[in-house]
Amino acid sequence: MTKRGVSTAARLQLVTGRLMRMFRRHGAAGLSASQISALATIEEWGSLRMSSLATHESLVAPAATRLVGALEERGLIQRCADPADGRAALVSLTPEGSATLEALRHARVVGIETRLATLSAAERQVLERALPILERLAQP
Amino acid sequence: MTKRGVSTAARLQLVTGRLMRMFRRHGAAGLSASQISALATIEEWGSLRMSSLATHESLVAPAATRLVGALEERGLIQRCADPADGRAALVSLTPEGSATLEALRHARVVGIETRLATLSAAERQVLERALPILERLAQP
DNA sequence: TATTGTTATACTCTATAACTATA
DNA sequence: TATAGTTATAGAGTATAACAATA
Repeated sequence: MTKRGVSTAARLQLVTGRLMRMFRRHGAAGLSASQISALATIEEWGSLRMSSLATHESLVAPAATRLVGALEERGLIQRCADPADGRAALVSLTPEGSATLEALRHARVVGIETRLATLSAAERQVLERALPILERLAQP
Repeated sequence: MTKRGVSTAARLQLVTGRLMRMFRRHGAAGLSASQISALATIEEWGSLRMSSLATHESLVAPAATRLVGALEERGLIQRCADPADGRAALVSLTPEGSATLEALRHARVVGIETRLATLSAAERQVLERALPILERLAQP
């Protein structure tokens, strides 16, 4: 509790939504936020099952199917049969996917970069300390 | 630049998307994130024009119209003609809207509260210091 | 029978374009 | 003519339900 007795959780939810809409407006051409996020998760794990991807992305199975389908069509990821379980599919990045992700990490996020530049060094430091915490909160 | 040379902006975008999807899953019954966010903005300003609301919520005019329409149907906000300009409409909270918002601020956010509880005091402090910065970044 | 993933369908949110009314 | 807002339409993203294949 800090501001007007408003809970941290409530403020976090509000600011998350607003940042999300901002990112959408100045969106990265070509790939949606969900698609980029999925690519990042797949890269992190190397190769993982559809169900794991769904969990990590806070998605339901059919949504993961669709997301992966779109990324596969673009040649950014590939689906392989899991040798250990005939029902399961394993997804992994293609070299193109890996390169795309790396490029995005540097070229992206036009609108927000400008705003970040207006922060003081101290504020920026606070933000960078908070990022790992946020990332942990966002984990499944 | 901190983690693997990845820009703060890129990490912020990723984590924002993931938190957003998490919030949606354990969503607050009844009102969407956008609706709650709009209510909060309207409360902050007391009364404002559709166009201002759209700007502050990073929305385009028709999206604001729809959002306001939904909130009006529920009796949470009201639309009045701007006495100074016959074209403009002013939106403001009804007592119901005000009460709903206040209730949400405390009752909401089931999933994330649990996670926040797992943070150390120091981590929580970093997060609370970062919130105002994030809120500033999310401003129009 | 339980689990993994897909297909079918519907809903929400948001955008662009065209329109109405007032300035 | 320019501005504020609405209506009409389209697209992206995600959910639930029903299904197929494998364990």
